[in-house]
Amino acid sequence: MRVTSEDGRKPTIIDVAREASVSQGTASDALRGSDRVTEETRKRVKRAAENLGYRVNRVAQGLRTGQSGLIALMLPSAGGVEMLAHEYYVSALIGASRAAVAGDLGLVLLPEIDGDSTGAELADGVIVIDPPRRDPSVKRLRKEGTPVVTIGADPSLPGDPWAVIADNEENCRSVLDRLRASGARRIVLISSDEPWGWFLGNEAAYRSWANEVEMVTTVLSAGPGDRDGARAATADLLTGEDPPDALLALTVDSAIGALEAAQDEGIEVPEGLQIAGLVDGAPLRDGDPAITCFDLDPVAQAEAAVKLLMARIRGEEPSGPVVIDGRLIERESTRPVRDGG
Amino acid sequence: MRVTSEDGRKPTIIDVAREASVSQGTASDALRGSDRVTEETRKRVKRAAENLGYRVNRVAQGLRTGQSGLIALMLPSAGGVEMLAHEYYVSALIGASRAAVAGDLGLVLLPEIDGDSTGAELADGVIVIDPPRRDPSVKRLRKEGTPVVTIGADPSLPGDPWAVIADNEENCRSVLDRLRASGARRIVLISSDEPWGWFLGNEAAYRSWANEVEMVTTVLSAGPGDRDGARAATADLLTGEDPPDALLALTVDSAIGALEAAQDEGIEVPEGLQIAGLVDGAPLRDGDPAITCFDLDPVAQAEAAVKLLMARIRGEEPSGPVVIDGRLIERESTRPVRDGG
DNA sequence: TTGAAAGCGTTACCAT
DNA sequence: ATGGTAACGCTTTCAA
Repeated sequence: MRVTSEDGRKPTIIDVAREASVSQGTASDALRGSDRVTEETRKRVKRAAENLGYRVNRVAQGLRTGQSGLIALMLPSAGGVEMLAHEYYVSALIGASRAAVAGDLGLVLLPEIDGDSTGAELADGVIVIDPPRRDPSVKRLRKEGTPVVTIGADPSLPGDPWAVIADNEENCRSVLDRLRASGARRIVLISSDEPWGWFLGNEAAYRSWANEVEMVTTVLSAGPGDRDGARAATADLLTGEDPPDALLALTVDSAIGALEAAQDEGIEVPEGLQIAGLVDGAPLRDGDPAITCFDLDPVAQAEAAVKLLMARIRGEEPSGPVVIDGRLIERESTRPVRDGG
Repeated sequence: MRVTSEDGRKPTIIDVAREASVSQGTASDALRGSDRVTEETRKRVKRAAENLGYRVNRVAQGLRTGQSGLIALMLPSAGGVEMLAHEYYVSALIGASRAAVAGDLGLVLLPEIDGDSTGAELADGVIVIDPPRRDPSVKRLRKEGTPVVTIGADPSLPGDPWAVIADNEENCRSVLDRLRASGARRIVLISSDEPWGWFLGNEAAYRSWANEVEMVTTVLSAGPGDRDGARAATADLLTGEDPPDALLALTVDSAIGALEAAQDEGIEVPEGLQIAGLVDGAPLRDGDPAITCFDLDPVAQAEAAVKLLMARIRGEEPSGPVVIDGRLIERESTRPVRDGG
C-alpha cells in the first residue's frame, strides 16, 4: 500500500492521517465528528486536513456508503427541458433547489425522459413532476428500486403514498364557486387538447360542478403555450350566440389569450366578463387587469417533495400523500363578492 | 472475494461475469464495447447483463476513472437560485441542459455560492454564469483544480481563455447606433445601482459612444427587478426639462417600467419616444408595443460553455475565449430606419 | 483473446 | 480511544 503523498495529486485521507500521525480510520472518524476520537486528536486531524487543503472525495465516499448525496428532478418531457418556459416548473425547480441545499443534497436536472441518464443513475432518488400516464423510464426507475417521489399523482400507480399532490378537484371548484359568487352564470372552461391528467381532471371537476349548479358547460381547447389559439377561440365564443359571462383558463397563455380577445371585442373585464386562471404566472400578475387565479404554490410542492424523498431514502414508512393547499389570489379580473354571496 | 449473487442486491458486474462464464475484466470490456473481446463473447455478456437487469454503478465507475460524468452549473448568487426569475438564466439553463444531454453528461444545479456543495464536489467541472467580482467559492474551485468555464468574463481573471463571452461594448453600441439611425438625438440609459460588471460595462460603453457622437448622457438607476422604480424614475425624466427621445434599458423590468411610464404620460411609442432593451424576455415580446432589444442568445452561450468545459476536462488546450454574437431583434418600440441612415 | 489481481478513496468492522 | 484491514464495484495493467 503506497502511503506517500506526491505533490500534484489531491491529498487523500491517507495524507491527512500521516500528517496528523493517526490511522486512516481515525482520521475518517475525526473528520466526520465521531465521538470515538478524543477532542484533542480531532482538532489535530482537522488542522492537518486544513493544512493540506484536503477535501473528502465524495465519489469514494459514495461508493462506500452507497449514497451519492444527489437527488434528481425530472421535468415532464414535452420536448425536453423546455417546459421551463412555464413559470410553474421554474418555481418548482427553485423550491427543489432550496430544499436540496437545506438538506445538504445536490440537485441534478433530469431533462427529457431517456434511457440511461447520468443524472438518474448517480442520484439517490428522483422527484418526478407530473408523471406521464405511461412512461417507461419512470417505470424502470421504480423497478430498479430507485426511490421515487412524484409531484402530482402517477396515473399508473393510483394511491401511491410517495407523492405530493394538490386537490385539483377542490381547487377547481373553489375558483368556480368564487366566479359564481360574484355573479357568473355561464362559465366556459379553456382547456387543452393535450391528454395530460391535469387537463382531464380539471375538465371533469368543471363538468361535475356545473352539473350540480345546473350550469351549461362549454370546453374550449388551445395548446398549452398557444396564446393566439386561445385568443381566436375565445373571440369566436364571445361573438357567438349565448356568450359566457366568465372564463376559467387552465394555462397562463390561455388566460392571457382570453383577456386579449375580450379587449379586442371591447368587452370590459371584469364588468362584462370575468376571467380566472388555475395556475399563476407573471403575465397574470402584470396583466391589465391583473388576473385572478389559483396558485398551486409549486415552490412548496417541490420543497415537500424533497423532504418526502429524503424520508423515503432514509427508509422511513410512507405517511400517505402530502397535500399542498394552494390559495386563491384575488386580482382585478373578477368582480368583488357581494356580502350576501 | 465473495462471488455469490444474493437476490435482493442489485446485480454487479461480477454477477454478469459469472452468468456469462467470463472473468470480471472481460465482462467490463465486453459491456463497454472494447475490441479486446470476441464479438461472440460480447454478445453473450450483453445478454447476461440484460437478463440480470444489470446497470453499471456509476459511482464505482467514477471512483475508478476519476470522472463522475457530471457537470455543474453555478448561477449567480443574488439570494440564491432565485435568479431563475430572469428569463436569461432560464434560457441558459435550458441550453446547458440540452448540451449536457448531447454530451452524455448529467447537469447539477449549483445554487447559491456556498462552502461545500455536494454538486460541486461531485462534478467533473463547473460552469459559472456571470462570475462575481471577488467570489471566494469560484476562487476555491480554481485553486482545487476543478475545471471552470465562465459565461461572461471573470473580473478577477482577465483574459481567461476558458470563457464564453459576448462583446458587450459592441452590442451596446449597435443598439445605440440603431436608435440614432431612426432619429434619436437624446438617449437616456436605464441602468442599475448593482455593481455588477454587466451594468458597469454597458454604462461605460454608453458614455464612450455618446462622447463620440457628442450626445448628452444621462444614466438612470433602478433595481434589477424593480419595474415600478424604473417607471417612476422614467416618469420624472419624461416630465422634466430636456426629456429624452429614446431610452435604452439594461433589464427587462426597466424596459417595461419605462414603457409604462411613457404610456402614463400619454407619450406614443415609438413616435414620441423610442425604447430598446439589452436583453430579451417575454414581457418585451408580449408588450404593446413589443420592445426592440438585443438578444444575447443565452441558449447558445450555455451550449458553447458546455462544449468548452468538455474540452477543458479532456485536457485540451484553450483556444481563446468563445464569443457568441447576439442579434438585434427589431420590434415595434423603435421607428424604422430611413434609407439614408 | 482472456484471466487474475491491483488499485481508486472511503467507511466500518474487529482487534487492541 | 485508536490501529489495522476488509470491503464497496469498477477499470486497467500484467500475465498467460
